[in-house]
Amino acid sequence: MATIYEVSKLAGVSLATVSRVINNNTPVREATRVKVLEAMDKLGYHPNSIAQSLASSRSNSIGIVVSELNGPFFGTLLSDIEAAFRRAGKHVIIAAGHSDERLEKESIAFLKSRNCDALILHVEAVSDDYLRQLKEGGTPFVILNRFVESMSDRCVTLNNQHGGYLATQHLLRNGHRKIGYISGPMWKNDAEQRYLGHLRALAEYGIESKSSLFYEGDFHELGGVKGVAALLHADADITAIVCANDEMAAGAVTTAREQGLRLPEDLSIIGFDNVNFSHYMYPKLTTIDYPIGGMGVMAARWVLKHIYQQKLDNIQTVFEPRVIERDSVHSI
Amino acid sequence: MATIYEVSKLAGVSLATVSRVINNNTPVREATRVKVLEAMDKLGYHPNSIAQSLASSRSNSIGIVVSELNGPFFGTLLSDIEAAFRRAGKHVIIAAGHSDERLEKESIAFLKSRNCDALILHVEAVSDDYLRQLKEGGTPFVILNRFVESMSDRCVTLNNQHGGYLATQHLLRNGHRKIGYISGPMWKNDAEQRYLGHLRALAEYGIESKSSLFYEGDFHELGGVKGVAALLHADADITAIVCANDEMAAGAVTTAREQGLRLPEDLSIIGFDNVNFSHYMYPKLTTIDYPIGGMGVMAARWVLKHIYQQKLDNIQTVFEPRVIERDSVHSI
DNA sequence: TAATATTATGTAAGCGCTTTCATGTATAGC
DNA sequence: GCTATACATGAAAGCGCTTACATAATATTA
Repeated sequence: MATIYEVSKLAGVSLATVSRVINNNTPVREATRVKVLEAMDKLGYHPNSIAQSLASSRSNSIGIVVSELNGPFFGTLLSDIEAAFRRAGKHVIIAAGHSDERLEKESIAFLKSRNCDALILHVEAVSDDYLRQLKEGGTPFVILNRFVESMSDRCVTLNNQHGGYLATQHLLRNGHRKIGYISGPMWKNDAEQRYLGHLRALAEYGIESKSSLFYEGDFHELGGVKGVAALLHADADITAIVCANDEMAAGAVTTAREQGLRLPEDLSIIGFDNVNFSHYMYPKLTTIDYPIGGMGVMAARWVLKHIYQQKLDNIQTVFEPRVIERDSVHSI
Repeated sequence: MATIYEVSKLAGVSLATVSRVINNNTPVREATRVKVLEAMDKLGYHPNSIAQSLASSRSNSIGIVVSELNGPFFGTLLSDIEAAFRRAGKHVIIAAGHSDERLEKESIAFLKSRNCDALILHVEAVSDDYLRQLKEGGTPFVILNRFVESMSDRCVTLNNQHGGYLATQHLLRNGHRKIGYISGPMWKNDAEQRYLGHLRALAEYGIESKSSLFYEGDFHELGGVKGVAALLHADADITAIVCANDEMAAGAVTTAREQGLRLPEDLSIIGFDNVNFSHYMYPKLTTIDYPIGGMGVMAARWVLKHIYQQKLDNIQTVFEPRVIERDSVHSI
């Protein structure tokens, strides 16, 4: 691998001049630039990014922590973030936190030790205090899908409560009054917010919530499976169920059918997230759209703007969900 | 951030000794080691991985090129690869090739410029010749899901042909004789192999293949949608269809149902890949299991063994598919 | 044309480590 | 007690760049 030194010798200029044409940050006479470019070309020279990083104390890498790498939700997120940074010549290093406090902290430590210029965090288990402390730590970061007091400018969030509200409202508008709710783990902020939205919609229609209509799931298929069983067992008159995410909705749909119910005639189901498989389901799932890709891109833009000094406007931090009507909600 | 120099001063030893206890590769007297460890602890010292890389010309990063970052198939792959390397203290840099020759080459160049110690490539569009040339280029790599003559030891592949064979055999054994085939793009090696397996199974049963029973799709949902329409239009007597991947099977299922067919009574469908949403479908999809996660881990092990000198045995390069029986195939 | 202001280029000191080679020190052998 | 051997440590030269700062070349002004 040719080094900058060989290029400078071949071009008959100094190291510094070559560095200048590489970085294009200091004026260089056109004739000189051409000489250097030709020399680089002739030697097949590519700058060593490690050496650049060491000298400039900037790694051009951004660390991302997500709960899982697989799964449709994070796939979309990562894909869009990667594309955004790639265009800017940066690269992402990805780590999985598995919604576990220790693993999330480990991931963050790992990425910091990799000298990431910034982090994008989708973390669920670490405390707000930990994040506030992290803020003092030198490596800047953005938070996805979580609002932390005192750092609102770096939180890119979905209005989860409004999403929960919309889901239940949609059912209500379709005539349902006996509505079951399968929640995510209530210690997760988004699960709580969605449920709050549900309650608000109920209240608007003057319906009181009953504990027999609530089931706390796990945001995974199994939660939906168990949730439907529990809900139906507790109250056979339920005509609709809102699932706090699509994965649980998938489990719910399967189980409801196995119990002999026709969908959506006997039971309407609405999901949340609008992941890519939700329209492979039968009936195609009516759900709440979570613009996760767009939010990832926005987090990337925040980094590009604040860390890499790109002049970007319109950093949006709060996103709004909306109903995606498909076939799993029946009007009565 | 404390440097190795400050640690050495505090511990009263030289730089070199600190480096030795960090890397644990040269004997250091126990008393000295303890002193150093204590100093590191007191200063909250973490080695600067960039500087380590520059000095050792080893970045401890592995580049991965996949077609897409989203999608269930690559999600599983990436997740398992990341976990395997993370355990070894390495990190992965991920790039998307989008099954496009230019983008695949760009991705590889990008990762090489990032000084990756090795690459794991799931590339479809670049030629075998390009890969053979790449082999001379200095950065070692493993190839996933593709067999290239003259570098078989670094190819981790699925026996795709046998998979195609198994799919069709399963249908045949269930009494089907009029079987449609929705293929992936035939320029892709795996698509071709799967189809060859299909033909072989047919031949074994003395059934000749007809072009009206073949449709070349795109490995995406739309391919399945169009494929079913085309196949049913050309020959209404078809009782079963094999789809060369699950995504197309999802499209096929939806479309077949929209055309008024009962599944699986009127039409059996078998997929390929066993992606995570295949059992969310209705009927739950019978398919061929592609152990993509295990193959990714094996690729990682190859790298760990050959590049990082870990002593690992049992590097398996060819994986075997198997039938996953669910509900989408009907016996006649 | 000389004096001054601009702009382009070169010099050299790091960035924080690894690693070779040389040196020092403890242990064994006689 | 003296030499030979093994083992532990230190000194210093890079790894391939960036970036103050110094200097040389060119343009501007009177």
